[in-house]
Amino acid sequence: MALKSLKTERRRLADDVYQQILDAILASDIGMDDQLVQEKLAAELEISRTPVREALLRLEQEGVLVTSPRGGFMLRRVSEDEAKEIYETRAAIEGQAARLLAIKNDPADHAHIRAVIEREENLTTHTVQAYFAANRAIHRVIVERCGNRHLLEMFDNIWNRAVALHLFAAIDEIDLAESLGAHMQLAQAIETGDWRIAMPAVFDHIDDGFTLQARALKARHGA
Amino acid sequence: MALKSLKTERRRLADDVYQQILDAILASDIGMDDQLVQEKLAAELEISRTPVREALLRLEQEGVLVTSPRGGFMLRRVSEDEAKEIYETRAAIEGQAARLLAIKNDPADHAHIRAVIEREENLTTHTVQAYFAANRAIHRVIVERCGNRHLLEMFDNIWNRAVALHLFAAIDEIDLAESLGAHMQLAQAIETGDWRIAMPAVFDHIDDGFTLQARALKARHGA
DNA sequence: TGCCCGTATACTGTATTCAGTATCCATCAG
DNA sequence: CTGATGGATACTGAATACAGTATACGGGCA
Repeated sequence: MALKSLKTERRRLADDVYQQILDAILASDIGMDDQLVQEKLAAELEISRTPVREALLRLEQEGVLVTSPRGGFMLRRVSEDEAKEIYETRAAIEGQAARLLAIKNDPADHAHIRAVIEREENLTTHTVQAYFAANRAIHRVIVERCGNRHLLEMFDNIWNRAVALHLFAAIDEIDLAESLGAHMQLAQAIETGDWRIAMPAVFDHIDDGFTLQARALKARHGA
Repeated sequence: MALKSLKTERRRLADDVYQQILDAILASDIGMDDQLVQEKLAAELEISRTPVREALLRLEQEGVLVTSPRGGFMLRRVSEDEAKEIYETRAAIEGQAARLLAIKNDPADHAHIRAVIEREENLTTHTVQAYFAANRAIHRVIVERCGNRHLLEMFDNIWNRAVALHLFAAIDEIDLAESLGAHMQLAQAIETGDWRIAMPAVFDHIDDGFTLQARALKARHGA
């Protein structure tokens, strides 16, 4: 007996729809003014409305979409205040992850994180999306490595909101490149093994990110 | 024209079901070994299966329920490791809330929080459930007052998981009473206006809570 | 011309129906 | 007596059908 268990873990169509919508938002296939109608999406995907509805509801529950007054769902617009809140929440999650990592102080973690940073910092394509993916990967690996699944779930949750809000789309490419290089300092802070150093390092880093963000939002608003 | 807008914000049956199930779990009407079957619940509530399904799916997505191998949903069982993870996640959220409050340093917040602590610490009924409600109320007001809605959502999310896992049911009543009195120190730490004091205070407090929890889990496991 | 009202339309929420799949049990062969 | 096998059962996921409600538009009246 050497057969692979191909347990097809209970496919649920709604999950695919969920992911596709999220991807479409990230790729800007779904813009700020588009309204998502259950019937239309169902037709497009050639499935029934039920799983589409489930996915939309979930995205609404997660704060990505809102119900439009004239029917359908739309991307939720975000004020600068709310952007700040999202960054604060990220700081909560990622700061704690850094703290836990510092306390664990496991060289294997350090090496892994460094490796990911080095890999992701070498972008081949210099688009905003590429930057975003790299940045996310780096931040995610920190939370992943701290070994707390609940924390990781929260991380994905809050980042999905940020993505959907197109929070990053407005930032200038030059700022991005500059910002991407700052991650190794984070790794160093974690490697001190002192959470009183690691945690504030994350706070500061995310704060810098927010400053960029706020500037971008203002610029766009001014335009 | 002075008519109150009684806009009945789009009732959704699934939301009611969601809340009812959660309440039933908290009240131990739904126990560890019960399996929740869509059809049965729908019959009980005298509605169709669709909204029931939606509620169950949402509870699964939030980590409260799992699909049972022999069909239906069940409460998710939690290992001690996972209990630790939940407490760590709480620390992330509530620690950040305390930090933000310390930085804001608004006397109105301080007064409000003190008031809630004083009110909730005076339990009239000394059941485990009463303790739980009071404890939750106190912790929640801290997050509420920091003014970050996303953080508050995360708070509710993680506490719902804990509730559903009956994480608190096992703790001894005596420990609870002792633990409940410790909250005013938290308020004091926040009122220093120094987040380097407020945040660790929360960490320690939650750590103490986990110690109680771990002891209770062990005792139960031993029994 | 501007406002109000009725009707049409569009979209959602809920119910019902259909189909597939995994588990459990009873029966039969070794 | 044990283990496999076939079928019944139970439950879910998806599709379809139904009904209600809010918005938008166009016509009538001041």
